[in-house]
Amino acid sequence: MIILSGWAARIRQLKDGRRQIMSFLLPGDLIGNCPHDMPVAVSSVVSLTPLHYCAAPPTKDSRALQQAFAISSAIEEAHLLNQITRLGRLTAEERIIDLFLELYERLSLCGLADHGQIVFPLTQEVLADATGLTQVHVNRTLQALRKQGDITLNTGSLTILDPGGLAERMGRAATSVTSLHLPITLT
Amino acid sequence: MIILSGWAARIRQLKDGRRQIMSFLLPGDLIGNCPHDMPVAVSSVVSLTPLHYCAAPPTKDSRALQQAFAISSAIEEAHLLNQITRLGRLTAEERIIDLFLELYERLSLCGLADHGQIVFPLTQEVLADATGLTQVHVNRTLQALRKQGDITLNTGSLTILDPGGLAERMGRAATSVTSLHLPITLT
DNA sequence: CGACCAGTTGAGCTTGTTCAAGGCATGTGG
DNA sequence: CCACATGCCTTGAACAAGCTCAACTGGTCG
Repeated sequence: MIILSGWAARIRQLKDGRRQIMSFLLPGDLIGNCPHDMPVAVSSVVSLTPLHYCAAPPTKDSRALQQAFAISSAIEEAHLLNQITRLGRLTAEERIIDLFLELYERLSLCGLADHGQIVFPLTQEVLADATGLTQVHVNRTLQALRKQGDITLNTGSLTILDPGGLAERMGRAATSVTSLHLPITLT
Repeated sequence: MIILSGWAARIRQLKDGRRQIMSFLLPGDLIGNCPHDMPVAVSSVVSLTPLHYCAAPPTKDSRALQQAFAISSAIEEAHLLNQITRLGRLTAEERIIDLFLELYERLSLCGLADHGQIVFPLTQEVLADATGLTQVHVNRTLQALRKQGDITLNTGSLTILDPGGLAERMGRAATSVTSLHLPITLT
């Protein structure tokens, strides 16, 4: 499957109700790409907005397509690694900025960003599940970011006022990865 | 490459010196498995003990081997997802227990565990980099676990006193994944 | 012996949590 | 049109988990 529009998330839910979002799935992302015969459900996918998707082309047809899938899953793994360092070693403020920058960069690659601005359908609770924080603390951290003039965020729209400067300030490492262009064109 | 003996870790280092361990590499694990043409360094690998490894057999030879590699990287991804929920939603004590259980289960599959006991070459500092805690807090948490009678840990050897019970107590989810046997035999 | 490395301990502090309440917008049924 | 529910955001105050800094212990190895 390939997502044409809308946002989804890979999520895991603990028995006592705690939830953790592994990664976000944005337009252009592949979902359920499973190159072996023993599928095991290790996380579930939930949609965060109305979603449009279609079946991905069969992989065996062309070598180029296989490459594309392989690269796609490498990028996905890079996102997981980013998420791990976010959760393990960044402060609340850094986690949120870093996540925002990642989402912004990913959407930019699909032409879905405009001067630091993107559509942003996430609630603070979802943000909390992604960053390993509580909803209350996400709220307070967002307020701080607004006060510092780093972002503008109101219903449905996020603006990162100086993406380059922020990325610089954070010493954001993995930017290079996102410059890999997927040779897949959305229809 | 495939690891024959010894431990290694996938690690990322931030500019200001903070470090985060993504995952541990144990005997039987593949390393640098990269099925596409555009390798990008997104984490580095460091050895934690003296290491023995050899070249993995070329993948194109057999369909079964391709399967094996695919399954191996699926398991690796499952480990990353485990790490994400550990860092995002578990407390210090839970993070350490959960990690210990994962290591124990993985070593068990290679026949490297014995009645809840495994060799354990990690320093508390490495443990801190893996769990997103400080070395000092890891120390205190380990003491608590010892006091509660959950583990025995002294130089080079970890014993989990009741692995089943602990796993139960933690509502450990992803156990099923580790029951996938890699059809690779170590030489 | 001295240096070094890993582990241990204490005291004070910061970050983020918990619990609980209230605000504001939207939608819905009477 | 009003009453009421619901979802999301906001706020406050008390609290706890984990951090920082700094010092000390004990083992190992040259």
